[in-house]
Amino acid sequence: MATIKDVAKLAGVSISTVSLTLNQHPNVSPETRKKVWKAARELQYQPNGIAKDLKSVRTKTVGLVLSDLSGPFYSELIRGIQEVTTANGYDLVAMSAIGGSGSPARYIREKRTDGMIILAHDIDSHLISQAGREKFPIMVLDRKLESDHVFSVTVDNRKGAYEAGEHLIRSGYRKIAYLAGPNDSTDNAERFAGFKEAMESHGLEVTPKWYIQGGFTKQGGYRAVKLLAAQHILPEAFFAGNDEMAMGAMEALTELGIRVPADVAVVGFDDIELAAYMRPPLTTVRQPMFDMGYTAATLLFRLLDGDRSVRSVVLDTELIVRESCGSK
Amino acid sequence: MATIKDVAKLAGVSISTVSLTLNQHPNVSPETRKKVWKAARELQYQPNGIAKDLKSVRTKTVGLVLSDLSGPFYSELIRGIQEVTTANGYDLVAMSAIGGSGSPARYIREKRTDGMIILAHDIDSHLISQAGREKFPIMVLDRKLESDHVFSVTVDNRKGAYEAGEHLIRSGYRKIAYLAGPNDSTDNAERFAGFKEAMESHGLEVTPKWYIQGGFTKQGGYRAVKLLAAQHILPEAFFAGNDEMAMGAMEALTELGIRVPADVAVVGFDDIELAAYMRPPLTTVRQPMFDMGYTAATLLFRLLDGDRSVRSVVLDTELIVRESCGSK
DNA sequence: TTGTACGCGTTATCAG
DNA sequence: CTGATAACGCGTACAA
Repeated sequence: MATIKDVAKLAGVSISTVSLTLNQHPNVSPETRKKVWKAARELQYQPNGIAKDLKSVRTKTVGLVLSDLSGPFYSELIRGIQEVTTANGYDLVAMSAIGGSGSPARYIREKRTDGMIILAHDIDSHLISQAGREKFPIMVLDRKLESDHVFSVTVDNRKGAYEAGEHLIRSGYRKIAYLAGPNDSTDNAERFAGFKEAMESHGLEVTPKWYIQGGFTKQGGYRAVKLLAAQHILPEAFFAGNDEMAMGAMEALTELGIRVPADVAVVGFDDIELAAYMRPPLTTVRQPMFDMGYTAATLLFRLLDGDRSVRSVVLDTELIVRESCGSK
Repeated sequence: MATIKDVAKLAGVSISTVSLTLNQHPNVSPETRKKVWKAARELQYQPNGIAKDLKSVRTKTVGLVLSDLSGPFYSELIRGIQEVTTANGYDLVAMSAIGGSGSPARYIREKRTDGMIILAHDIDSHLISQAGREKFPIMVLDRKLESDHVFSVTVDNRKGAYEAGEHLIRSGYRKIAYLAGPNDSTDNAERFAGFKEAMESHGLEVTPKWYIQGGFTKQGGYRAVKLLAAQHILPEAFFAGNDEMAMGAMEALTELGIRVPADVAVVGFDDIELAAYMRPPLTTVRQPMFDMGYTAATLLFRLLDGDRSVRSVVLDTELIVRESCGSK
């Protein structure tokens, strides 16, 4: 790999002249300019980005940490973020927090980017809080967190879940099971709280036997239903903490010959793209993923600009009634 | 941000002592060791990854360039890659080639990673070829490309398209339109070639009026069908260059009151997750995305190890017959 | 066992 | 207009 030094030598000028030329600085004579370009081309010179970053402190990059890069519903989120980052002339690099979250944690600590957007519950809040600095703002999307340089963009999970729960209740269902996400997930906690609230405000009770762990995965939802079916206790409806579990649940139900929504209703949470294509189409709570991404990125840049008025944001969800809840 | 210097000062030792200690070097007295750790903790010292990379040349990171990070069918691919990278103790960072591909191109040229996996037709082959070096191997997944340090993992598009085309023909369809992807896409070219071959080997002709541009997007497929319908020329079947276009096409067809497959059959290519959930479920050609990712990453690491026996790989597709082609 | 000094590839400052 | 030279933060011979 040719360095700036090689170019300087070949062109017969000094390193600084090369740098000036290549960076479009005006104070370079046309002749030298030509010599330098020629040498650079011959050597196929490409500036070393790492060295550049080391010097300039700014990497012109924002990082995005996802708990699993291959997740289904990040598309819109990423689009929202990207819209803003490219508009600001920044790059976006994404990495996943898979496998003990070792690597992104390192990335965060080592600050290879100018800022971070995090949506990965397996990254420690403590780590995040102390990683945020004046020149390294962080936006979190999966929990509420706020310190000097860390803010959150979240969704009103509680309210969303309340609405969905109430819709189910109003439709006549009373024995409703909750398919839960991981216990360390704030999203899950809030959604459950909202659901519970809806139940209680209608004089209904949420019994522990109907709080079933599904780990936010399709498999988990599938297993949960099979487990219940094996015990011959099935609720009238399932409230899934996310769409993936709802999908798994519906699959299991179908296999068991139980019709949705005729026999059992199902609602989900997230409104992933697939939701509209399930059979029957899934009633769910829509998270404005694009808006979240857009908002998070916008705030991040304001933070980068030293704007002290930035505050955390909570966005609203929207209940999307389709067919799986039997009320349409 | 505290630097190694600050730690040295606070601990009352030299910079190198700090470095030695923190890097687990044995030759440091227990006392000094303690002093250093204490100072480091107090200052919340974190080594600057950028500086480290500059020195050590290895970044322990592989980059993944996608034409659009938010694309639908990358999940499996990423899982396959990640499996291998984490096993090798490497990080994976992904970036998209959106917006003129300026940024990833920069990333590639500037070599901020130890290697690259590219699936983005908007990145110039020429750029890729000359970026690959001894210590910077590149794997491309969306075209055939092979030079000293660049290899490809592709799928037998031609064969896959041939099979799907033949299946359609065997099912009795004769007037078949091809929904095309971008003209600069090798995938598209090969798929079309395979389709054409199937047609011709059955004495059928492919007329230009039935090669319709859909740009590999859902919207494009939708528009293509509407356009044809407006001219009152509809084929008996659509062969879509990818599933997204097939999805758009089916949507348009449905809107027009045309039944799939009763009135018009549709087949796609890729087998994205959604394919099985469309109505009717889409007959398509499955690309082994996980395997592609896994293979690409594996070869990349072999290249990184200096293995000279690495060659490009072509994987097989599989025809997935569902209902949209009317033969089930 | 510890410290000094240099290099990694750039950019920026400041003379000349 | 051009060229030394000093940083950036770290690792590491080599010397002490």
